[in-house]
Amino acid sequence: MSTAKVLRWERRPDDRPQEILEAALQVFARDGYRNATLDQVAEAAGVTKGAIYHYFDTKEALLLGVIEHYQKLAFSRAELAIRDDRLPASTRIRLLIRKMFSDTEGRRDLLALLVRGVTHELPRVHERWLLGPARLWTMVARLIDDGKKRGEFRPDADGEVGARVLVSGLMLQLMWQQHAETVPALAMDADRLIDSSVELFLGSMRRGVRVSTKAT
Amino acid sequence: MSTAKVLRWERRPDDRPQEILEAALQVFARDGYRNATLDQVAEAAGVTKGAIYHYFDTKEALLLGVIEHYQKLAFSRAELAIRDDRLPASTRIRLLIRKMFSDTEGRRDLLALLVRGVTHELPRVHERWLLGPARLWTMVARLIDDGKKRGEFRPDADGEVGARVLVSGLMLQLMWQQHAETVPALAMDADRLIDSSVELFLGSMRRGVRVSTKAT
Amino acid sequence: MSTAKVLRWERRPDDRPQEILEAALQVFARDGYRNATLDQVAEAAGVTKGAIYHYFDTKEALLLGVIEHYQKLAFSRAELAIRDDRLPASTRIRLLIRKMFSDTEGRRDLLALLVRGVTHELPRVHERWLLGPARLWTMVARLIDDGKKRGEFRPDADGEVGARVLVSGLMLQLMWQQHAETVPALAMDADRLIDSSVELFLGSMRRGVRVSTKAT
Amino acid sequence: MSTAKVLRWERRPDDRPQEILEAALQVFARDGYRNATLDQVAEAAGVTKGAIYHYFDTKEALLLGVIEHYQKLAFSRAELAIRDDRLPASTRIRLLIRKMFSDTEGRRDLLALLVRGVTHELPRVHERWLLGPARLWTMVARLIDDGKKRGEFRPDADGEVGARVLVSGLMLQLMWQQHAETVPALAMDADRLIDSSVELFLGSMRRGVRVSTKAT
DNA sequence: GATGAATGAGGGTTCATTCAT
DNA sequence: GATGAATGAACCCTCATTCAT
Repeated sequence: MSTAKVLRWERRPDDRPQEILEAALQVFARDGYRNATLDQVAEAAGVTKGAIYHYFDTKEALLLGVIEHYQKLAFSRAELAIRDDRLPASTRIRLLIRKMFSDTEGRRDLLALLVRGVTHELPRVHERWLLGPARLWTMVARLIDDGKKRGEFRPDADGEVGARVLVSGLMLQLMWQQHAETVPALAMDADRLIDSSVELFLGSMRRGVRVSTKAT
Repeated sequence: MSTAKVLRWERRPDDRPQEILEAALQVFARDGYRNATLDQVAEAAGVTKGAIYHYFDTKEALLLGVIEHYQKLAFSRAELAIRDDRLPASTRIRLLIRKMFSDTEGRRDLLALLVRGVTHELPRVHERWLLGPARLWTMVARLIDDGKKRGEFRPDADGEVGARVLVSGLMLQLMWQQHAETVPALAMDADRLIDSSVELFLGSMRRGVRVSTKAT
Repeated sequence: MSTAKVLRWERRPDDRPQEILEAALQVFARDGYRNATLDQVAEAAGVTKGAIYHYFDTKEALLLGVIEHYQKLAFSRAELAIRDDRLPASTRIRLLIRKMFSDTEGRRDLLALLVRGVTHELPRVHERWLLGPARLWTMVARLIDDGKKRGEFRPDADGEVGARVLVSGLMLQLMWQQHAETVPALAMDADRLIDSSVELFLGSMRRGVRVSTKAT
Repeated sequence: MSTAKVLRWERRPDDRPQEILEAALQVFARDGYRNATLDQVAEAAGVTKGAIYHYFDTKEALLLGVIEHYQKLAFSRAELAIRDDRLPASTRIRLLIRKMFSDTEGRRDLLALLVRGVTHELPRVHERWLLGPARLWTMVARLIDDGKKRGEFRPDADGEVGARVLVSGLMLQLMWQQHAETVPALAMDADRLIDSSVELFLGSMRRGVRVSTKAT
């Protein structure tokens, strides 16, 4: 104080929003949006609560910022992973799913944001978030269509539904692995979960499979 | 009932806990556990807040009561649906899944309780709830094993993983249908969702399907 | 119900108020008036909460009942203890103090009722209770006057003040012995406390003691 | 202060904890800990309820803060009052007792904190508070020992018990003077109470007094 | 007389948001 | 830009009291 300047280590203010988003992601994912307090986020970001309000109008806006930032990142990587359209559709699907669920970064970005507890409190934000999963299964569904054109898959396979259930099921299963220690019935090796489900899915799309339609 | 009178002060007190559980289910499902207030539950049940405390020690105990009551109901119906073990495994799986997801009662009991927002706040309760879904996919996995013994399914099919992804995926997809109006990308006919995913699942288990194991 | 009469063991209703008073004394002394709930009192008395309201209009009235009942009892015994006015005043004081503080019954009746927490909440009741201690030190003061007339005590001794401090000091010290285990600094043998303080008090009243009046 | 302005929003924030402690002391002493609400304390301190939680984690912590703050103050003054050890022990005892009970400040600090109603609810806090009175009578007992060594007091006098009863008795009597108006039997001039009891106490310690030990 | 389910007001605690510095 | 003290609304839980049976 009296000794004039106590320099803080130079940190470009430009980094602040990024740092806050990163901190918010961690805290929201760990404690849930509703339970996380802005004080926790502030502490994790190394700033004070008030500082957050320079960059985000409300707690809700912060969450929205986190969602948009990390979904954008995740889908950049996703598009990159399936860029090569000379590969068989099944290969591209494997690459895509693994990029999103196997890869640590990808999984965090997408899963951590399954911000539970937001559904009812901030329906708009939740719906904005849902565009992420929807976009992912749409990508998968398009690859299926592509594979049908190439003769890789049965023309009558319901890729739309398959893609949805595959993506949703994997998300939930992987999220629940957090509780594997306390609920042993839940435990399942993550790689087996991902690989087996993709192969089962691809198998069900492939030619040579008869799928009965007779209701029971 | 038989006396036709349903004036509030004539309701049999024996019904109270039931009525409160029913009201709590509605309110928790609509607003989420965290956002729902006991006043809302009380109002929905036609009693005052204090009355709830005659039957449940805390808000958490009330949630636990709801979960145990409705999971018990749901699984009674489920066991009944697959009672006849002379039927082919595939048929029993269809019956089971439809009972749990197609049937209004079953779906409500299981899905409404995907009590979001509880994960971080009441991990114990959440883990208790998870036993429900786990039990369901375990039932499916056992039917797969059964089908393998009868020669209905490929011996090498990963029924364990398939059952998990099927059940989880359907839960999440059906839950998200609540947002179908505001997020059109989400919309999907519930019956198609259920029927198609079950058939794809059964198709992937059935003999004659080759599932590649080659990693990409 | 339908099976006609389920006899309760015959307990004359006349005993009820007594039993409730006894239970209330125990519970109020143990938990404090404010913290004690009527449910606790009811349980201790072996009746239901509603039953209490047959005999006492309010919780406050119950406390008042307890106070009046037990102070009456205590003073009956006290009067009896000092009935013989041929004894020296000092002897009668010893008898009185020991009756009230040494005797288990007496101590309970008086001390247990130092119902803390009532001061501010029910000033009227508290003031009613205060008549007990006041009556006790007035009895002591009268015995001092008696002793003065007989030449046992110095005529200029301030028996009024001495009696007050003796009675109040003993009450508080004995009450605090409840905390002797957790606060060792408080511990003091109850008999020594009573006997020593009475003797010191009598010593200070007795002839031959010069008490300086010079202020410092 | 120096700037003469005392507008609320200009008070130095540093004063807040002090102001809150002061307000809490007043309110707790007036209404009792249990009955006092944080809103009352907040209003008395000129802040809102939430502000209290910046400085004290719980209502209990606030009470503890009040106790520790004011007991520290009171004993600073007490130590000062008996600093001069060349004075006779009797004189130092007079000074000590008057400092603690006669002096408005001293009395408030010690007496106001006889926080009734806390005994059962917060035993730990109550026991912490009891260290205050215990420390006071220990100081008196040490002065007695000192006086015995100097030949001022009888070697066989039970100073330990005498000090306890003097301190406890004065506390209770002075506290009860609050009710002197409504319960005339209680009324007693405070100075006479203090002075007379100290002199009686000193008289009972002094040489030349025979204290009988014969039980009756 | 007795029961115990139901009431409803009240208080401690949390935390997003504001704003003087 | 940044701070953090202060605000104030909201909610869970308690419990004396009532009253239909």
